[in-house]
Amino acid sequence: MSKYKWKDLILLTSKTDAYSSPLACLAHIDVNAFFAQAEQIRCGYTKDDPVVCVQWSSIIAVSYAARKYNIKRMENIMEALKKSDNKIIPIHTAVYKKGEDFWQYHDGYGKWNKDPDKQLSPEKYKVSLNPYRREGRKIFKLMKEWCDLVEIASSDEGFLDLSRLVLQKLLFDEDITNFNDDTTQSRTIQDMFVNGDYNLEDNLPPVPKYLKKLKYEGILYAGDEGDNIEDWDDLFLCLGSIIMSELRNEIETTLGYTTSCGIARTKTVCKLASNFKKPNAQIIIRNSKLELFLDNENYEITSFWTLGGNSGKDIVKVLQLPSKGSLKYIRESWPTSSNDLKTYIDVKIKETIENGEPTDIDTTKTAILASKLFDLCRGIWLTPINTRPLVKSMMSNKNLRGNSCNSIVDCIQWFDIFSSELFGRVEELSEEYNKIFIPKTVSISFITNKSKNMTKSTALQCRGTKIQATDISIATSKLINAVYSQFDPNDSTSFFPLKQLSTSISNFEIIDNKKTVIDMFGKQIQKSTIIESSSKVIETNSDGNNQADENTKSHETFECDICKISFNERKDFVEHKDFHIAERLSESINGRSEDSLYLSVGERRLLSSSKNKVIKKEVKKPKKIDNKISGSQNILNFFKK
DNA sequence: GTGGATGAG
DNA sequence: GGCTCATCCAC
Repeated sequence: MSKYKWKDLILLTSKTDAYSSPLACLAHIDVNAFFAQAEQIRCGYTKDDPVVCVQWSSIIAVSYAARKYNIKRMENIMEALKKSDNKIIPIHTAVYKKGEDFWQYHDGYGKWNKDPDKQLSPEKYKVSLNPYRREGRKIFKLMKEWCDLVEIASSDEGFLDLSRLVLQKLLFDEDITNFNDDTTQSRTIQDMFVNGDYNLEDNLPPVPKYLKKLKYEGILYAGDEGDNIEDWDDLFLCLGSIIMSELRNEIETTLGYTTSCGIARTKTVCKLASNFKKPNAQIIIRNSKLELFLDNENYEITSFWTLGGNSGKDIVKVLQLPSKGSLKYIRESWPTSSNDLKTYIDVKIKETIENGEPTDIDTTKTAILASKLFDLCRGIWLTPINTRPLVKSMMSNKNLRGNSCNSIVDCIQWFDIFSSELFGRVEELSEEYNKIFIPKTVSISFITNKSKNMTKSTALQCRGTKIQATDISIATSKLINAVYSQFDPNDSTSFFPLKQLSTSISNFEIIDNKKTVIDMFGKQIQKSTIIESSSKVIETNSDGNNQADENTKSHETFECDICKISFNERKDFVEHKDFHIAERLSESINGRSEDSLYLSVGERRLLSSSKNKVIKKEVKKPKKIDNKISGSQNILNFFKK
């Protein structure tokens, strides 16, 4: 007879509570050296090519092939190249260029490029992690197709609750049910479950012999020669390992990523386990081997999630835990319940405070802490798997160096980048949740030359039914201008150059379902959901305007979405953008004019004295490609006017 | 309401 | 050690 009961098994069917069943089967999956793998795949290298992902002059991710040269995260790329005899392959992250509002890869560019124009200085660029978020989403999409409960822990790690999957596999998978060659087993657990022929408090039948022959996929921690499936918890972990092996295999074959995975009853153990062997491995920790795993692999209380920092150190210090073997120590010192541990904690906190030493432990929550420590060191601390909470805020930030932000125009150029990044991420969210996200608040924060931290926020009014990049951009430009105008004009160095600048949006209004909104507002919304981000590289399509392109290969042009003018050369396009910046700057200082290009239809109507004028502006047609704004129309000239 | 601390990668 | 990002809470 099993030591588990039917209620433990039935609990697995609950998405919200399965984690608390002793039969739960969870997994943590982690993409190996994610950023490096993403670049390796994007650039068409193999897993054996020693790719590293670089940000400015630091290596931020090291592929496993590159680790053979003893390269570590955070190393300087120039030193690493030297150390590896130029064997490693550096690839810089995508970047936004100051003054542009789209990110791009500049492959081959970086600190190591001999051409000074191709070194990607932090003064002119901002790193974009966008490509990694996009890749991460693809991976999670696959996981979610398999598993009904996935917690996205970061852009490359997630927790999965496999409980329903393993139960389903046990009950309905023909590979498993047909595996039964044991005719002496008259009533299978499958029959009993389907017929509801059980009492919740009854113990489960023993695991039938044929199921005990199943093989785990991956590394079974402390696996025996013989009996590795003793009870139902083992069987479920075994089925979970088969599922994860298939899922990871699909991730690798369809997307190219190798992953590491930990399979166990609780999230904390899964997390430790996925880190156990890298790359490209999975490990299963049976409930009967939990303490062995925690002790033999020299984990400490500070190894657990959220206890890796000061709070963990604080606990070790106050409770006077040994620096080695803290888990075993706690387990053996308080073998039966957490009550005595709570009493001990209370005493120790009191002593510590009396000695005049500070502690951050909350004295009102020592019972919870005691129970958490008691369970953690046994590998049975239960935490639910939550789908990711809806975002509360989003920030785009830049640490500025030197004179890279020395004027309001500079600010606006960085703000354009922030806005476009945030806008893109709101769109991604929208896609991920199939909801509409409307930030109601926008705030800027910055550090002045005199190291003064400042923030200013305002309500974000968006024009139209959906947030646009220009909404954020204009609002932030106004904010910085408002603050700047209050500064002492006689002391120009107190403000510029700024040391840091960021935009953040928050206070999201979330509209549940796109369909509902379409119903509410009619077709207009549908249109607005496919409007593309402010201006970006477009492929010319062969419509009437571009007949010349029909014969040749379609080629890149740059279109300004504000006035619909296209450019063949990036240089001209950038110059044209400068013109808009100056124009917007002027507007934020002097107020908008009725013929401003940055107005919505409604605003224009409000400001306009004659309706005809409005219509005239509205129908302004895109001009032909060779109709460029003349090069003289740059910022300086604008101010001369 | 938020600056600063915190934790993670 | 650099840099990025979200959350939380004492002030």
